Amino acid sequence: MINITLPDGSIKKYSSGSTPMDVAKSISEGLARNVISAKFNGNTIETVTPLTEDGFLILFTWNDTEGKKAFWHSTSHVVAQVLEERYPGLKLTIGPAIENGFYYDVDLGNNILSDKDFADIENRALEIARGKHEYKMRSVTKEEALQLYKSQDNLYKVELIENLEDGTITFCDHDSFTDLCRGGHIPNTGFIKAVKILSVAGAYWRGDEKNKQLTRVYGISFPKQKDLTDYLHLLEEAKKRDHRKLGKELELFTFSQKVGQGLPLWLPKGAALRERLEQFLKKAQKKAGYEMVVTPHIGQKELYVTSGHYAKYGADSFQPIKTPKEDEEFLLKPMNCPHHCEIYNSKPFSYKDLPKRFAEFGTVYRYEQSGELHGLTRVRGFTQDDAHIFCTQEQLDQEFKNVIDLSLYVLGSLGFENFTAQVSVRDLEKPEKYIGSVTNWEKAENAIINAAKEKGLDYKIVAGEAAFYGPKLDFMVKDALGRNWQLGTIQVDYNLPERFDLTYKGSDNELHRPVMIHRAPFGSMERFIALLLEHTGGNFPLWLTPEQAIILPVSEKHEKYAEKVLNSLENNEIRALIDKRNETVGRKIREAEINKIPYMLIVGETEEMENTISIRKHGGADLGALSIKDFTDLVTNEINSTLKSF
RNA sequence: GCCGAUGUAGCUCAGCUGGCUAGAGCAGCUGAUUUGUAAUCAGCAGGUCGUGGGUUCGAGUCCCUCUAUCGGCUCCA
Repeated sequence: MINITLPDGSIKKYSSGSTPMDVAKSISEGLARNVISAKFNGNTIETVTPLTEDGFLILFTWNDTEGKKAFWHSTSHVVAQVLEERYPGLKLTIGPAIENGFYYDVDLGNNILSDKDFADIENRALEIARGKHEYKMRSVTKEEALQLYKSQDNLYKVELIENLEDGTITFCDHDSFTDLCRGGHIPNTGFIKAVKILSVAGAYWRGDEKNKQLTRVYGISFPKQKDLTDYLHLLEEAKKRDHRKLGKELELFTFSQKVGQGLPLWLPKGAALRERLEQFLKKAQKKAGYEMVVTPHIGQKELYVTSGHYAKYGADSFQPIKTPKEDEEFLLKPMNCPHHCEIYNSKPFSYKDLPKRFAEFGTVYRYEQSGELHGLTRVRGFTQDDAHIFCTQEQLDQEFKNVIDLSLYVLGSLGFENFTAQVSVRDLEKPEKYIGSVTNWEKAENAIINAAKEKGLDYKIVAGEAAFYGPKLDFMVKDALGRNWQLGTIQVDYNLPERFDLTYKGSDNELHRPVMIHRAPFGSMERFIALLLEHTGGNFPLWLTPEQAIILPVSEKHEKYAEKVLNSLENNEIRALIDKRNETVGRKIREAEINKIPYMLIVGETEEMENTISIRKHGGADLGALSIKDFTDLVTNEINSTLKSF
């Protein structure tokens, strides 16, 4: 007999060799019907894996993340089977579950797979699924495994197997399909009732650009057809929050093929909104002891050779600007730090002067690969809400924590709640990607981790995500489709002070090296506004939104009164306009709704007589008639409740 | 940069296997209407079908180049 501990803490006895399915059956028939995966002592296993020792067992259904992973991974096997049928000679590589669905990477040889083939693949996959084929794991020796894939000339699998220990290699079979696989499947293919192939993409083998590009097939599957319908509906809804669509509809920004790709053009409403965001941060920064500086958009090439950026990015950047003078070259600035270092160098500082905090809304230009450009989130010209803090080693911790506070204030004020904090550190296996001494890197990484800990951030450490000159603390936010974007960033840098020979006079009358913090709470104005659009669906907080109210006169007769209302609102710094068009009230309301204007103020006969305005809130709520004073109070209160001061 | 897809009026989209002067709705303009909580009515105007080349008697439709966009990969100072 073995003792099995369940998640509720209960311990039950089973005969050795019992399976998770047996355990499920002993609990309830319903659970047995729904259990699709299990974890035993921390290892993902099958529902039919015999248990031969005491341990901790968790049973998973579709409603668990782990259950979904098993479900989707199992579907990837079925899809791979279809691909193998349709493209004889194809080479299988890997097919994992991902956050929403699964993919399978295959080498199709000279064949091409496109979205026209999806329906056929889906249909055949479902046909196979209906066969209720069991997923059966079996152990093989390394020799056997290698032999199989060598005979198929599949060097990808051979490479995978060569990195595995003999004795740990397993295959998974279902129907006529066999794949190298470590496990984690649902009991049989019959659970899969809906399959959707979502897209096809190129993906480099092992994620390395130097390797061959494979064909990646993305898909998702569900235990009910309705779940798929719902999921597709969800995707449709997400598209409505796409910042590219909203930016166009709300007339915030645009792009022009003539101006160039990745170079946003800010329209009047967008520019004004951006300006309000900048003012918001400037105000907080002033309180936090920052000083504004202004630097040019270009700098001599030598500046970036000094900073080390030229060596790292020079070849892949906008190329140097020539001048009539021979041998003179300027670079469009890809970042503000070198300029700020030279500002620091413009006069000597004593330890009593530090920290110095130089801030600038600096527009920078980076030649991003064409395939990388994405709306406002990845562009070639953008404005960083940049600042560089020059401080002593002793001040570093406190300064860093202050920046965390500022970043949290910014995210909080704009309603970002579901962000994650990521500590981006070196990839220890690729030291060639980084500059600077190991000691400084360790100091910097520890400083960041300590600050994150002390500030109680829920952070995760990700290796290989550091900048080449130093580690960072990044605030990540998801867009409408669940893609992660970096917004705010705080970076510790020991390298630029070194390279620019920055110094301060210490109390010991000796010269010392300051530490530098790079930070941008928004990240960039472009990306921040993009994510804000997707999060709010274009319904910005009242203090930020382009028009706060629109006055809708019922007829021409009431325009005079409307003007009077507008005047009062403007005197109270409320952004409003009058819709004087010769249209019905219904039409005016409809368009104000579409334009996402928070308050609609209807003025007609009654209002004019009683000196009131009838308020309709965006979305339909009727707030009834209010005096102008009551309305301005309402607006002021709403703004004050969302916009706390730093 | 790489893989796959897409590009028709300001916007959203029709245009089957190539065949008469390329269509619709919304927006715009003109006129009528003076309107009470999500579209008043009528008329008018608007397109080198992303660009350049090719195939063909004939190309929005087929082929190629370039370009931009979308979904991924790689990259992200």
